[in-house]
Amino acid sequence: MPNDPNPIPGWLECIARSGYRLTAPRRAIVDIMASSDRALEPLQVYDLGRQSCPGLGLVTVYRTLEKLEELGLIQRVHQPNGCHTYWRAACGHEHLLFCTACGRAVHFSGDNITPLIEKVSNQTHFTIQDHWLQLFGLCPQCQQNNL
Amino acid sequence: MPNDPNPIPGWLECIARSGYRLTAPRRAIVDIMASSDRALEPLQVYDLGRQSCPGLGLVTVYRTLEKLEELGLIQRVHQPNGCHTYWRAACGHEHLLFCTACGRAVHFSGDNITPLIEKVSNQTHFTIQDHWLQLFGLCPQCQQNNL
DNA sequence: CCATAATTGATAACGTTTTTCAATTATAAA
DNA sequence: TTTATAATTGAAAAACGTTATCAATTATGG
Ligand SMILES: [Mn+2]
Ligand SMILES: [Mn+2]
Ligand SMILES: [Zn+2]
Ligand SMILES: [Zn+2]
Repeated sequence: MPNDPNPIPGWLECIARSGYRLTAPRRAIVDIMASSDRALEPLQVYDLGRQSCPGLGLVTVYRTLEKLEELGLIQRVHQPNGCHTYWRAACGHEHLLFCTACGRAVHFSGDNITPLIEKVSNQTHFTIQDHWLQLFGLCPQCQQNNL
Repeated sequence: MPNDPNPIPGWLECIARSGYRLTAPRRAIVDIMASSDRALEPLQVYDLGRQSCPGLGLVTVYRTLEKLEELGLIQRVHQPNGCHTYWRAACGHEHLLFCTACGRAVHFSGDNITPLIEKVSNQTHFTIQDHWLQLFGLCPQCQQNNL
């Protein structure tokens, strides 16, 4: 399912299979989160969502984002200037690369920090269970705009 | 200055040299932040600070943490369950390893992700300017306690 | 010691997130 | 198709972490 051109049916199925109901607000939020090319804050999801689901409430956005995160479909994104955004979750072992100018995000894979983890574990006597790696930069479009 | 057994004088000098005044609240907060072995939230700094500086206000904690971060003496720490804590800043190019049980933190160095950055940059056409790396695990003490 | 501007703590304001609750609605059973 | 049920909803209020305001205090240099 990596780079699925239309992940929305899969997300809806995941929601239903988990025993949650498929409602208009949830469909609207899934549409937005599954297809956005950048990380979004709850208020942005709310504004976008009201275009297709006019009565949508902000509280429902928070609740739905929480559920999508719990189902592993989206993940919270941490940035130097705040940690209030969400983006679709990685498939397998991938990390995030962000454009600091526009928020556009991509996943990448291929980090090999196992030797480093081994070394740090030996030096510190910590058991290391997880790691975060994030790259920050400028996307091609924003490089153009900053010329 | 790495692993300075007593970094407090250096922090105070840094504050004074930057044109800021040395006050009792600031000394109390510097004492706490320079010697803590774990990341602390503002409210924790406040509670600890009032032990040696009874009149200390929470607002002063926020203002002082902001200043220490601006001076590069402390840094905000991002964790899966919140990004409200601060810890002393790294010396040079270092990253953080956290105990998920007790919050104890250590710096480590020696990551070499330059080849990865090169590869991802070529694949994505992003210009990559910065990176975050954090390791999560269990410190020796917490491994003992969980036996 | 004095003059001055920086700093302080109390208070109020702020924006984000969570809780509460009655009304609505998706779903499965009849 | 209808009905019963519990899940879900949006509005309102509350809670939370953080920031702005302001008069009183205090560190600093002269
Ligand atoms: Mn990795
Ligand atoms: Mn590095
Ligand atoms: Zn961009
Ligand atoms: Zn620990």
